[in-house]
Amino acid sequence: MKKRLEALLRSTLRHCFEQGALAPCQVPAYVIEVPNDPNHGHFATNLALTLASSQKRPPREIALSIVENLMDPQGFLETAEVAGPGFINFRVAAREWCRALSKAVPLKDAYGRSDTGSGEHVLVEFVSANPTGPLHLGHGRGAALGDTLCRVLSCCGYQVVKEFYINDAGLQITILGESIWARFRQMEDPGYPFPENGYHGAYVLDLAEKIAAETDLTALSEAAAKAHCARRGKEIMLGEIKDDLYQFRVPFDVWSSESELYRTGSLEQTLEGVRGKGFLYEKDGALWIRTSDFGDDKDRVIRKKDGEFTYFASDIAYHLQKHQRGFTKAINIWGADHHGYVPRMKAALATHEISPEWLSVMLIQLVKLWEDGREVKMSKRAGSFVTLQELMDEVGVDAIRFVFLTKHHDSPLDFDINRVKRQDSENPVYYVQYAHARICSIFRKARAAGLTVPDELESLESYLVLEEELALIRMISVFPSRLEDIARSLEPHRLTYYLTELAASFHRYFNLGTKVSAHRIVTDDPDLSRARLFLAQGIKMVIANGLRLLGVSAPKSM
RNA sequence: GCGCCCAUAGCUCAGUUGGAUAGAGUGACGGACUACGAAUCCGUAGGUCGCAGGUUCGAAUCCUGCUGGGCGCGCCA
Repeated sequence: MKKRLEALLRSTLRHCFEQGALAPCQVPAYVIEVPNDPNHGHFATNLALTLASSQKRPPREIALSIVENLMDPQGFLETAEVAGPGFINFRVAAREWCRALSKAVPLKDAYGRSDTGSGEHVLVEFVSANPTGPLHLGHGRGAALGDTLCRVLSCCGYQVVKEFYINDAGLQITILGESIWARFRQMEDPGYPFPENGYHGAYVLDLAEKIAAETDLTALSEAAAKAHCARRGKEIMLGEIKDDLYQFRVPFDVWSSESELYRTGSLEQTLEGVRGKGFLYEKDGALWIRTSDFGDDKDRVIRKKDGEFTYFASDIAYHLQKHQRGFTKAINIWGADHHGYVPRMKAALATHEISPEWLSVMLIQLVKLWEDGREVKMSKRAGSFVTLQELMDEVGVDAIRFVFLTKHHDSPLDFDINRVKRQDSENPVYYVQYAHARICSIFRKARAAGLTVPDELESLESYLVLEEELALIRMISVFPSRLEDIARSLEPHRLTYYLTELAASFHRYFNLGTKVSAHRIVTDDPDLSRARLFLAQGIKMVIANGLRLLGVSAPKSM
């Protein structure tokens, strides 16, 4: 719809220039938007305001010229009025809205798809938790955000790869092994010392029991036993992480491993590439990279005095490889506490002439958990945290995923477990799901009354005439462009707001029928009922498609 | 000390990327089912968009400075 209006305005401007109604000029950037006040019509444009300076005429006068010369031979528009300081407000003919609905509904699951991202090949890396413990709430937020973003991107025609980077090399895994070993020894000798920086969670004891049951650790040297605990502990934890994510409906395409970068030698190889460009140097017995040449505060160590590579080294290698793999864009979802790493990562990429735009880092703020009116402090090291698994058992995947996307990712999120657990209107997910279930229920009623729910229907304009009905159609029709906005802005939370608004409009519409029986969807008039059922079909379709993108179920009854 | 992020109704947060009279949810109060699902709807109340300047036709949105909060500044990951 907006695109048709845009084309109409283009030809109108051309006409104005030819007729001399406006002085020929470069058309400045202007916007066509959906006003938030319905009195301002279906669409509004600031075109005349932006033309004012180059035309050297008052904006309202320009707007009037445009309206008078409108090129609308087919009667697409019902009204076009100059308003305020020079806005032009448009109302599109009801017939056009009804046609849009007729075209949308037969698309079913495909409604919302577009090709705006065609040609783009995007790698989205998210969660990427260390396999040293179970996933917790913060990981869940990243998983919900990343997965929904990927679903929306795919829907908009982007080619997307979902990737999990496993930090399975280095010190943390060693500490995990030592922690498991210590718990194992403590079974016999309660006084056996626990490592200073060890993992204190109860799951470490479970790991110790499990590993001891499958392998006789006492037959190994202490060093070998610790190494075994580290390797097996990592495997088991990774398995649990994968299970959790599967249950959370977050299927990854690629599991990328840090230790593989070491094993295959590709880390060294990639760093040689950086060296070849002249951005590495030795100082104080360590190897440094000149990130300060590209806006970082200072240079960074990538190989320590003791010969070990830093975490940053493998991260550089990993990201350069992402680029080599041919992606046109990379998106990382990181905890906000890592924001300091963004400049250095971009600087490292810049050593290979990779634009900072190529990598988008989405920083997610912390999740604060509240239970019984108190904040539950979480610490992985201290072993006190609520796992994603526990939360899924208690609350359910639908509610968790939805709630995680009710706020901008850059805004801290308070997760009130008592509230999310409640299966009532306190919980926003049920509001949307209920609208879907309610429509399904109406369909059952309609079929029982001998009516069919049409999948295709035209000539709706003589039946769908209520302001509420046209508002619903308009809301349905913006769904594809709303998804495009989300893909462009990387802000999936807009989807929950959109769906909540759509559900609200439907509930409001439904309630008209409780006052005036003529406004019910199923009425005595079969033709009218069919048209209204068709509209309901469209609403149901958009809710179902939207919820699918959120990874939330669309129940037929509740 | 330096850097990034945030500040909007009592509370939790949106705000279409610079548009018109700033909106939802929740809490408070008052209403609507013998009729398609009341997990719903309608109404009332609630605001100096942290403060002060600046940019322009126009600012919650962009720039500067302040105040208050979160996070980060390691040869840890």
